[in-house]
Amino acid sequence: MAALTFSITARDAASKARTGVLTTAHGAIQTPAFVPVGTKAGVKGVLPSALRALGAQVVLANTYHLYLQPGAQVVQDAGGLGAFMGWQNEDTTTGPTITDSGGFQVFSLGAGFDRKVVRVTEEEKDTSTEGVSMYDEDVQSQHGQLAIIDEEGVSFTSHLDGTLHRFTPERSVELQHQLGADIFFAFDECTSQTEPYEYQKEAMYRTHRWADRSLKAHRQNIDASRTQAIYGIGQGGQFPDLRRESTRAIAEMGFDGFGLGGSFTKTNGESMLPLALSVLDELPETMPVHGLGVGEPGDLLEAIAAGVDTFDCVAPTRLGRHGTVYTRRGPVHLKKEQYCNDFTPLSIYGFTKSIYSDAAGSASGVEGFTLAYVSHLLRANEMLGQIIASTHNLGFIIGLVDGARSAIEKGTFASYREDFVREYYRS
RNA sequence: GCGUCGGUGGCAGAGUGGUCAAUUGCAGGAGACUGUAAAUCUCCCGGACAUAGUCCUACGUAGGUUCGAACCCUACCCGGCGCA
Repeated sequence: MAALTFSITARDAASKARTGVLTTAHGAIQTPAFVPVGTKAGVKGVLPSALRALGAQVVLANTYHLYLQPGAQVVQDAGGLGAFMGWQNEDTTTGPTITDSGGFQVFSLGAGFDRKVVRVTEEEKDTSTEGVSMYDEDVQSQHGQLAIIDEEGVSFTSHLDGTLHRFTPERSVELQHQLGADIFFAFDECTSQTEPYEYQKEAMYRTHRWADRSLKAHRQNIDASRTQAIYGIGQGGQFPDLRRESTRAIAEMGFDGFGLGGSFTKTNGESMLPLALSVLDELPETMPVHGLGVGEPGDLLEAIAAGVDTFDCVAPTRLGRHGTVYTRRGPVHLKKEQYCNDFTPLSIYGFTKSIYSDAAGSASGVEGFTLAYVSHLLRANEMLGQIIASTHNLGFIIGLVDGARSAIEKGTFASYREDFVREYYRS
């Protein structure tokens, strides 16, 4: 039996949205599904039991972080990522997990800014030429780290202790085998949307070569291939021809699924998500698609309409920790003065009904708190405030995606999306 | 009562003749956050015009010295500590 099967169970008439079942070695995932991010094998501020209660079916962790701490061996010795973090299905068997390859860190560790970094002395600065970037002083003072990319892989210094490390596609796959997630990603280079065409092209081809090497490394491990599935990641940045070429190239390699790569954060108000979605017709229809880092509510619905099946994003927990909660009427920053005395229940703010079910709300323990109370906790720096906000946000996003799934099944996806977007982005 | 140290913006606490409307932290206000180096980051935070800039009032109170004082001198008020 294949490590992963995907069967489409319903299709939307007016869009490419579909529902399906992803069957992994640790259980089934009803799609579309939102995947909470627990980078270091822990979703920040939210217990697995609460995630489960909110309807989460699978969680995602990161290879780079777990490799540095506590080490992939520890996770393997624990019985794999799901067992290590106590992530369980309803029947208490270990649940499905995903790992990211560490490719995003190539971008976030500073490579996106300092691709061609060289250290230069004061005198050399004057004679340096274009194409050789200065070491970015802001990045240096903030992080003191850098990553350098070459054809074989990426060298980087640990953000924990400054030690030098190296990832190659083969190494990333090996580590992900040790981590043991049901689905993992090929090692890629995530680029910034601001990169020029030539660089995007160069990085894209390198990512394709790395994808090929990742896939080969995986197939060479027979045991792992039987239980773990690998997704290839398409890149191409903000350029239509590259994006299309990348999607096609990855599609032809024979991966178990496709990861929509890149950084979809808005740059100058522009997101390249629509473009990335527009070329998904290059994929076999039955190939499951994962939206990496797609989590903005409108983006989720847009991606679902384009046929994307799973998503992960740090936004719900990060925003929650930072004091912002999702509501049907848009995000609300609870630390604002105006919420100090607002005793509306958080879960139904501005509405008579929560986006997540009463059962999910009460089982996760997040229902019933007022804006004023959570606002106070956040202001007082009580961790419970962050816990409640993070849990609520995850419930909101999972509920939004679950709602889309039901709507697709019922044939009401178009109005579901329209209604939500109208309210959420009303201003 | 005597001695001594100290009184600075909401709080804590720098500054000790001009470069001070006054470093910094906290608190407060606003904003950001999309495969988590993020319980983080950015901006504002005496007043008035409300950006820049300009002006005004400010470093316990009242005087004084000086071209110029949060900073030096005198008195007073208040607080900590020590001795009675």
